[in-house]
Amino acid sequence: MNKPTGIRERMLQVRHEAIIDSVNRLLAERGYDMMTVDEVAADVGIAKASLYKHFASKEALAAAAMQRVQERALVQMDALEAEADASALARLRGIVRWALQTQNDGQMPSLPSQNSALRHALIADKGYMALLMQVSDRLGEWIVQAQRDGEIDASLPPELVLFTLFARACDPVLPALKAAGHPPEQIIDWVLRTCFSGLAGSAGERSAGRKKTRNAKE
Amino acid sequence: MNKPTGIRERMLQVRHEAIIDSVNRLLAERGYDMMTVDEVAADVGIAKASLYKHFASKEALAAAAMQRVQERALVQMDALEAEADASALARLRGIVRWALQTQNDGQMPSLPSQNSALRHALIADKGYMALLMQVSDRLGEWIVQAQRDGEIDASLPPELVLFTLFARACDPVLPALKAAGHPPEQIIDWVLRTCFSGLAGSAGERSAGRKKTRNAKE
DNA sequence: GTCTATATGAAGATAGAC
DNA sequence: GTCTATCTTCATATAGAC
Repeated sequence: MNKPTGIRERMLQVRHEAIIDSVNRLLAERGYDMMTVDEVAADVGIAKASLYKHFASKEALAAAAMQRVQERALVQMDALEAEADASALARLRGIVRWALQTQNDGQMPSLPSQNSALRHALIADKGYMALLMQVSDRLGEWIVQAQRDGEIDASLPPELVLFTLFARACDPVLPALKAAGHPPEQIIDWVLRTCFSGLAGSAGERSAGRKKTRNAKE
Repeated sequence: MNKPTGIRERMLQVRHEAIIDSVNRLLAERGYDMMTVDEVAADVGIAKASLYKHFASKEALAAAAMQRVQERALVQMDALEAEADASALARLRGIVRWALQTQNDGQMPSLPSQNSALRHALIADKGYMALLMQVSDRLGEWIVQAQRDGEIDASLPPELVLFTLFARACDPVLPALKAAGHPPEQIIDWVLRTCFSGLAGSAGERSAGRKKTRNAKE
């Protein structure tokens, strides 16, 4: 992927990275629809026309940033797998924690929902989809392993678990509680806890799947 | 709020409702940014200029729809409180279930995140904010009660629980799993279950808050 | 209050010189 | 590849007749 080339192309690569940095941050900060190409150009410090020499469209710009997020997730997953004693559940918690910390740093663009204009562009992007599949497959393996170990509820379809983790990666609860004045590390712990253990207390947790909960208080 | 007036003003009210219906559906379907006033006009079946006689701006249009969602939530909460044997937890589950069903029917506009242009308009809207407070306060009471009953983890700040429930009301997991072919009712049950009981299985649930989970497997 | 037609502005994208 | 200046499209909003 990186051919060790001359100094000229090296500088181009650096600028490329600088552009993606800006896009990534603006994407997290403003969202795809609100972000304008003028903003990106201003943030990078070059003219808009120059930007279009590097990327063909606003969509391509965003796709490149989203792609790099996936790449970084993969790097993070490598690191988590390198930890010898980590259970599958611990790895899943680890990657969600990383995502939340990234979001807290203002560098996690929220995944495009059904409506966003970005979505269609992304599913048409081969490179992005390939990376997304890679991330999904590896997470899927962790999930199935965690279910075999009894660490994740085995009656839940892995698909549900996967999408739930994706959703937690850009959880709106984090910015909401930040605005309310809570310290980020504390919030991240809370979100992780509710993600894996739920909101229920001691009385409610074993009866949550049933209609009648009157006998919950022992 | 409704003065029982003549037939002429009655027809206006009906049209008003028809407009909000369209806006509400389009808001759920396309999101605020993607929704255009032209679409709304076409959907209602009147000219765009006529629309602007009813509502001063696109923002006002959306605010009215969001306001009605809150009103309907309050009605739903009345119904849930009317059920004599419902515990606080059952009520919370009930309102989230209602929200998910509403989303499934394509009538739940996703709450505006940090970035959306709609957000600033809404926090400036007295009527919307008053309703939001009313909903939040009543949910807050349910949450505190559920915590007293041991049905919701009492060590979690009620604020966190509240925001978590708001987030679940427009959970992206529902449309994602629908696209994957699962039946909506099944998905809603899963989402409710993971919301209150978490993803963890028997081995993981008691150790989720701790660093070391090696002794989780009995 | 409803319409057709138009004003206004913002944002994605490009032309063409250097 | 970078720039300034411009084109084009489209969406919000309004004029003005009926």
